[in-house]
Amino acid sequence: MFSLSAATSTQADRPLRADARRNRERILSSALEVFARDGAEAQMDDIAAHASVGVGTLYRHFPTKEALLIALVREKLTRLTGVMAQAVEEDGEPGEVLERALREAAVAAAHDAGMQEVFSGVGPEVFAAVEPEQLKLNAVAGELIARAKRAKAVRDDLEPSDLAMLMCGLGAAMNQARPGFDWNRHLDLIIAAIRPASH
Amino acid sequence: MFSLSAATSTQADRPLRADARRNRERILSSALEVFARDGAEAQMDDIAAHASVGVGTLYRHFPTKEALLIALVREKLTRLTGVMAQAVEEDGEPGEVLERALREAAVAAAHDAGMQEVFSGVGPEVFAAVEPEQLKLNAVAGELIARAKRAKAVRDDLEPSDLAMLMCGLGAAMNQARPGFDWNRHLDLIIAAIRPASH
Amino acid sequence: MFSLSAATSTQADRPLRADARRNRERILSSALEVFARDGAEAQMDDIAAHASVGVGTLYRHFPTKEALLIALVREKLTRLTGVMAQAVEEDGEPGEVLERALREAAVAAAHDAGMQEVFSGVGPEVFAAVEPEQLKLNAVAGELIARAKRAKAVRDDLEPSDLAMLMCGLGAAMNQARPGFDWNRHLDLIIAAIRPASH
Amino acid sequence: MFSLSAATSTQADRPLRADARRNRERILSSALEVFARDGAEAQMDDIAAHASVGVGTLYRHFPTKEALLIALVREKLTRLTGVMAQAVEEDGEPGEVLERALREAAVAAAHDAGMQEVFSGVGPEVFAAVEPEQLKLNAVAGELIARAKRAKAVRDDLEPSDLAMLMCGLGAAMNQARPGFDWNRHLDLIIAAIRPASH
DNA sequence: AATGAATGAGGTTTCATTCAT
DNA sequence: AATGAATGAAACCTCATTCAT
Repeated sequence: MFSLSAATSTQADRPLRADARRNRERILSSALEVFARDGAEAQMDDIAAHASVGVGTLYRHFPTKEALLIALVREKLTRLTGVMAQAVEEDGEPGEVLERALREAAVAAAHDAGMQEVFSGVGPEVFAAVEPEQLKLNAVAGELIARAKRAKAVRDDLEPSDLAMLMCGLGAAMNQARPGFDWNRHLDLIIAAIRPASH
Repeated sequence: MFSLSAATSTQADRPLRADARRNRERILSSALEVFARDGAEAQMDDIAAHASVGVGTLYRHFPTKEALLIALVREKLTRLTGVMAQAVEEDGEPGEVLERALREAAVAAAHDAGMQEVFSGVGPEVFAAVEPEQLKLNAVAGELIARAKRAKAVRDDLEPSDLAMLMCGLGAAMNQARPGFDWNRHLDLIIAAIRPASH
Repeated sequence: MFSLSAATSTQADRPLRADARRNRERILSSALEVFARDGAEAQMDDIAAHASVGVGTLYRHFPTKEALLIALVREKLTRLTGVMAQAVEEDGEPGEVLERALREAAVAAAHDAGMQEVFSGVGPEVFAAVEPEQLKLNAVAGELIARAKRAKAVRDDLEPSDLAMLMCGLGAAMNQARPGFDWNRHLDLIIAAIRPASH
Repeated sequence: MFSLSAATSTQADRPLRADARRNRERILSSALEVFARDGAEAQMDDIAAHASVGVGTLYRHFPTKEALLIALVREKLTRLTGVMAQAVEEDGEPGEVLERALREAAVAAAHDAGMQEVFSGVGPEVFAAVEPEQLKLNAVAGELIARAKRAKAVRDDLEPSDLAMLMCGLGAAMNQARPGFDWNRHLDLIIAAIRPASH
C-alpha cells in the first residue's frame, strides 16, 4: 500500500546505491527510536552509533539535525496518510471506518510517543517543509469525513483540521506519560467530540 | 483573590527579606516570559538578564534549571486551581459554570502557549515534585464536575483526569501554532466531548 | 607612548574588572604566540590552554575566532602606529629617521613572523573591521614620508601605500622562512627602492 | 616552449595511460583554480568535483593533499623557469630583458593570486620537496642577472635569492587584495630596488 | 582504474553551573 | 546577598582519507 522507500525517496534525484539506501533506512529508524527515547535533545552521535554508522554518514544523508527531523516528520505523515487511505478502501459503516482509522493512528502514535516532545519543539520551518505531505493527509482525511457526514455519523461541521488538532492533543497527552494514563479513554472522548451534536 | 506571593512561598522555609522576595517574583515572571518565547532552549543567562539580575542571584533562588521549571509549573497549577476555586464559589447553572471555567483556563494557557513546549519536555521528576498541587487541582475540579453531573450537564463517567488530558492536549495544540489555528474551536470540541453522550 | 590596554579597550564600553582585563591580556598574548607558532590552523582550545584559561573564558572575551584575529590585527597596527609616532617625535635627518622606523617595524614583524601566514589568509571582513587603525597608521606614516621628501631623502612620488605594500611583502617573505633567509637584506632592498630615483 | 605534461611527469615513474594522464592534467588545473579561489581551505572534494572526477581518482594520482600542493608548486616553479629561460634566449638590452621577464612573472602570479595564501601556509616539507626546481630556477635567473650586471643595469651585489624574496613579497601583497591595490606600482618599486645604487 | 559512500578524529562554539570579587 | 566572570563537558558539524562496489 505505502512503502517506506517510496516515502523516503521523495526527491528521488537518482536511485541511491543499494548499501546507501540500506544505511538511509537504518538511520531513519534509529533516529525514530533515539528521538523517541531521548526527546528533542537526542544527539546526532547517538543516532549514528545506534545505526552502526559513522557520524559522517549520518550527515551525508541528512545535512542537518533539522533535515533529519523533517524526514522523520514527513515519514510519519506519509504513514498516517497510508492508514487513512487504506480506510478509504474499506467497506463498512463510514462512522465506524473513521473511528477505526483514528484508533489505528493512535496506536501508531503511541508506538513512539516520545517523538511528540520533539514535534512540539520544532519550528515553523519544519511545518513548512512538510506542507505537501500535510495537504495530502488532509485530503484523504477529508474524504473519510465526507462519507461519515453523509451517513450522519459525525457532526456536520467537522473538518480535517479538527481531527488534526484533536489527534495532536492526544499525542501530546500520551507523552506526558503520567503513570496510569490511559490514552484509550482519551481517544473515546475525542470520538465523542466529533459525533453529531446531541439535539 | 489569590496572590502570586502566596503561591510561590508554599514551602515557606523562612520568610525572605523584602528585596529577596521581590527578586524571586521578578525571576519567576521573567522565566515565564522567556520560556514562553524561547521554548525549552531558553537560557538561564537570558532569564537572569530579563529579570535584571545576575545569574548568581538566579541560582541562589533556584539551584537548578529544573527547580526553576518546577516552581513555574507549580505556579501554573496553583493559578489554575484558583480559577476553579473561584468557579466553585459562583452561582449559576453548573454546566455553564464548568464551561466558563475551562474557557478561562484556556485563555490563561494561550497567554503563554510557548510554555507548552517546555512542559512536554520535562521528565517525571517534575510531575512528582508537583503532585500536591496536582491533587489539589483535581479536588477542586472534582467538585465542579460533581455538581455538573448532578445537573446532567456532563457525561456521568467524567473524571478530573479526563479534563486534565483534554486540556493538556489543547495546550499542546496551541503551541503547534500553525497559521490559522483556532483554539476556540478546539475548546468547543472538548466541551462537546464532555457533554452527556447523545442517546 | 602607546599602551596595550589603550589599544585593546578601543570600544571601552565599560572598564573591565581587574581580573577580566588580566585575562584578556593573557589571551591576546597567548593568541599571538600560538598563531605565530601554528599558523592559521591554530586552535581555540590551544590558545585557551596556553593562557591557562577555559575555552569559555576565551569565548566570553572574543565571541569568534575571527573576532580574536581582528583584535590581534588591530593591536599589531596600533603598535606599528606607535613606532611611527615615536619616530615623528625624533630629531634627526628625516631619511634616517624613516629608515630607522622601518627597521624597527621589521624587527617587530620578525618577532612573530608566523602571524604573516594568518594575515595572508584573512578575508576582507577583517580588513574592513580594522580600517580605522589602518587609516591612523597611514596618516602617521604620511607625515614621516612628507618630511623625508622635503629633505630629498626619498623619491618624491612615495606614498604610505607603497610602504604598506613593501613591508607587507617583507613580512610574507620572512614567513617563507627558508633556511638562510636574511630579512635584513630584504629590508635593504626595500630602502633602496624608496630612495630618490637615480638620475 | 615548455609543456605542462613535461613539467608534471618529472618523476616519470612509468608512462601513464592516456586517459590517466588526461585526468592528471584536469586535476592539476582544477586544483590550481580551486586553491586560487578558496585559499588554503580548498577541499579535496571540491577539487575532484571541479575536475569531474571522483575523490578516489584524485587520491590515486596524489596520495595526499600535500602531495597535490607540491605538484602545484613544482609546476609553478617550472613555468617560471620557462619564462626566465625564454628571456635568456632573447636579444636586447640585458636590463630591459630582465625587467620584462619579471613583469611577465608578475602577470603569471597575478593570474592566480589566491594561491599565494596557500603558499604562505605550506610547511618546510614542501620547500624541501621542490628544491630541485628551485635550484634550476635560480640558475636561469642567475644567468639573467649576470648579463645585466655586466651591462651595469643592476646593482652588482644582486643575487637570485634577492629576486626570490622581492617577487615572493609581491605575490603576497597581491593576495592581500585590498581595494585599489596596484601591483604594477609595487613591481616598479621592486625594479627600482635592483637598479644600481644611486651614487 | 574509477567512483563516491563511509569513516571518525577533531574543530568551533554553547550553556548550565560554580566561585572569586 | 548580589554580581558576572570563569569553567569545561558536550553539542553539532567538517573534511582528509579509506574502501567496498
